[in-house]
Amino acid sequence: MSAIRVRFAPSPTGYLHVGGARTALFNWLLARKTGGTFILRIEDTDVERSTQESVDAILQGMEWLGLDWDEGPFFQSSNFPLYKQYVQQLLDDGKAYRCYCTVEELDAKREQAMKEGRKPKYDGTCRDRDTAPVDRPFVVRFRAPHEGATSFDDQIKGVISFPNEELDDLIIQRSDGTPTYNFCVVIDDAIMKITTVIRGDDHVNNTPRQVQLYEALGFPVPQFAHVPMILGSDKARLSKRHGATSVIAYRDMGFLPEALTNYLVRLGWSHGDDEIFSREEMVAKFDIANVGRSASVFSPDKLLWLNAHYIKTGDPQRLAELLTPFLKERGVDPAAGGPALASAITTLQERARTMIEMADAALFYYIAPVTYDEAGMAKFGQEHLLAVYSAVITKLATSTAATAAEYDLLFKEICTEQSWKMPQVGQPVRIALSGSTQAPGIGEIIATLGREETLQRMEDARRFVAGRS
RNA sequence: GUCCCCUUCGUCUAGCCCGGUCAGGACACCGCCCUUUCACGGCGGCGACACCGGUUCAAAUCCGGUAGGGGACGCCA
Repeated sequence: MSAIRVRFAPSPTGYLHVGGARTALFNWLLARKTGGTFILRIEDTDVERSTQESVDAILQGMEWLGLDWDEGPFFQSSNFPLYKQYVQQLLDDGKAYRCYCTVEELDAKREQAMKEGRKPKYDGTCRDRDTAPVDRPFVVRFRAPHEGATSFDDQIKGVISFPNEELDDLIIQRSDGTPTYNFCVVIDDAIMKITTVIRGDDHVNNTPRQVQLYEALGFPVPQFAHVPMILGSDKARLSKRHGATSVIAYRDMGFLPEALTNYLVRLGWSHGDDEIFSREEMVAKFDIANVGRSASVFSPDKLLWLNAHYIKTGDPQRLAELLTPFLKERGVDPAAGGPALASAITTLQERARTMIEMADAALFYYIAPVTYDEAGMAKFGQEHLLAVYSAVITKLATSTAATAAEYDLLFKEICTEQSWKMPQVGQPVRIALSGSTQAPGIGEIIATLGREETLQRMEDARRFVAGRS
């Protein structure tokens, strides 16, 4: 184990979204690459908004993506006594003070400052008060320095410096006695000995305050790496308006976890011209130094392409397991009869971009067609169709062919014998067997369906065509 | 408003640190080929250094400014 310790610290106020997932992935990657430790911490200091459902959803998302953690999950809510202790320490040292200003007063001041074009920061009313009113609720504020500047060397963005006069005395403890986020992160990261804080760059502005807190508390300041935002197609912050943002929603839409992680890792990070990364390659090649500084737009198209790639190259047996729930949703239980699912999948891997597409395309293997593509049929005369079906049935019944290639050969023979062109035979048969004009190769279908079922479907189709004069 | 950050094809990006490439790759799109439908695949095309100055023989690359975009400014995280 190296000394590297990183953490992913989501707040349980919703599901795991793709932005959070990417942050988690980068943290995980750094830990795995360096042999360090990846910690999962739930930031639930906002008791009002935190829910158990969200916690479950986040864990589920992490597990689906294969982002396993070494320590945790820890909950900030179980650390409240610890935070109180540090608040007291700051109070004792004179580095924090009680503030009796009310929310209403603060709001009014903020509004006023905004109107006058000033920075809406706390005016310091209670910073130097010597008399403490009794029996009045108070918050605890950090006594921030007014002079100088606070800076840190971000691993992604470089040196970032803030004039201290821009920073006000932030609240570290609410009037109900609970600690606030900016205080808790510092304590937790320090206690957990986090060496590198990788998080979204919407936290850049919080960082100088946190650095001041580390220093006031006498803790070493960790390294920071602020990852740029993920935007929607209109360059606005990614939200539900742009489509799904939940990791689990992508699973339900038929995406493979390796496709999502591959997509996410390339969003903001690159390794030369490489696009496809196995889990191992990602771990080996990941480097924070190669994370870009600018925000990036989420592209469903590229995700789809990657998903298609992983479906194409995936193990049919594993895909079968992943596909089964989608088939069951469609009323098919592949274990209850019909072709072996893995065999069916082999014929569909190049034709499906998602598990949903694959499930839809696989349906005909388990449910014989009840209707036939009319437009497709209409291209051929009734006489021709009957001739084709009869020829195929006869040929098939006496053949010993068993593989897709052998069946394909059979059709070539039929074409030669009857002086038909391949499309004149292939299309009618495809419709007979699948009901549709868009399906795998004839040989593949027959090999998957089996001779018996194929003959059955051919007879059905012949009867159907014969019956409509 | 103030502060912080960002800016290469429509999108993700390589190149930038250590100036000299026809500014490369991928997705999408278009065309051609393959073909038993649909796909897969192969080949080709379209397409970018935000802008203005400066330094230099030479700038996507170094410096300054402008514009645009994003973020933060909470008793949210």
